[in-house]
Amino acid sequence: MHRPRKEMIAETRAKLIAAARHAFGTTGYAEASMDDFTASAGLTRGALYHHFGDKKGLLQAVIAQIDGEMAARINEVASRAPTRWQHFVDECSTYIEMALEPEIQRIMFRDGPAVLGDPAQWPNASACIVSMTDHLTALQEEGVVVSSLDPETASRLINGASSQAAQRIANSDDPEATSKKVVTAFKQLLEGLLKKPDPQSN
Amino acid sequence: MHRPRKEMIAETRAKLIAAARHAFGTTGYAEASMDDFTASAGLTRGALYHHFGDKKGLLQAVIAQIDGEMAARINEVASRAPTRWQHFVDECSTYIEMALEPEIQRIMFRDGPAVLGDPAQWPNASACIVSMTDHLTALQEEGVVVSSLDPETASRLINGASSQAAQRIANSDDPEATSKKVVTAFKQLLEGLLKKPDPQSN
DNA sequence: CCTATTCACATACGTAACGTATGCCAATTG
DNA sequence: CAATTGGCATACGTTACGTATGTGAATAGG
Repeated sequence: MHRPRKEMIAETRAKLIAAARHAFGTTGYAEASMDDFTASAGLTRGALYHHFGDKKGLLQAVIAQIDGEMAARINEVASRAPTRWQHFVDECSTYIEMALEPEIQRIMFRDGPAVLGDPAQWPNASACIVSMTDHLTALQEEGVVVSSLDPETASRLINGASSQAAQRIANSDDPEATSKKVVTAFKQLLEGLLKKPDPQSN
Repeated sequence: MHRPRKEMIAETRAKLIAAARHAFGTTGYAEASMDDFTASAGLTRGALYHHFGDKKGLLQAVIAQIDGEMAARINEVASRAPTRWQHFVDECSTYIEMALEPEIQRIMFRDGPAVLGDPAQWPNASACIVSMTDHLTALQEEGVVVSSLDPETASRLINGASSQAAQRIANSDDPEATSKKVVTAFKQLLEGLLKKPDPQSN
């Protein structure tokens, strides 16, 4: 056992992040007591302040973790898709699906922005946006998407719409029916990005 | 003086709402101390709890007020516009412009949703959405907009995109340039809603 | 192998803010 | 003019955050 030290530290960090993630995702950031969820991890706030500085710092760490997972899932879906445009649409759909999960919705789309400000300004997060932006750029070069728009800007707008879409489905009485309506409307909006002459996909 | 009573009460409420609105809009909801901003209105938390029940209740009142103002501004712009489609686009632009104001952005798009949940579920707010939805419905009947989508759903999605658009502009180093890019991308998305001349797609 | 130092984490404390319970005074009602 | 309502302030208890300090184990150095 030459490394029990580093391992213990990593484990402590992981436990804190996991406990906080659960608390933030269910109870919500503001209502989550640091005493409570550190205790649920078998620790105290001392460890928390040592590793993350303050409550916000811990939230940042949680967000970074979730963002990494989201990016991984997006990229996995990305790998299989016939056309690049389809690929792009799939990415958006996956994004909406992920946003349906209460934990992601709460932390990434509600409490996160409220506590840390505009997600576009987050240092570590939004790997998904990067991916979407890249694909939009490629689609422009291929002449599939109109060239007049800024890829990252478009990605962010679509992102905002996705988040709304997810919330609408998640809060619906009839998620099935709502999902259909939302996805239809969403894809319709995406059509606006296509160059007119030849809308051949989807 | 048969009404000094009612007037005083209304004035107290108005003062509390105004003070809270300022505090929430600048300091932010979570960081705004009730003791502080009630004192700045020459009152105490006693009045606040009497009229609004709790901090959330006050936030709701503030939101209702802002929402009313936003709806009024939207409707005013609405009154002058050559075509209904242009009217609709103007509405969206106005929405983005309003979202540029820090107070509106902070209260309506960040703290509001974080504290009170999905804006779509707010009882009193979102008069703007109603307006946009109505116009979309009319546009569908006129055959300008594709008939396959649900108007309110579309309005919400556009709303989400608008909020992103505004944040992007507001946080930009170069608001002028960013604004151009964002509005271009935004209008491009809206194009997706239009019925296309050629009958092949959709 | 022994000592010194680092550092991960816990404990203890001060402070600020929220919500409730209570009290008071002015205005309305009869 | 007496009684009562209710608008608002005051006082209090509770909770949660952040800091300052302490401790013990693991590493580093000789």
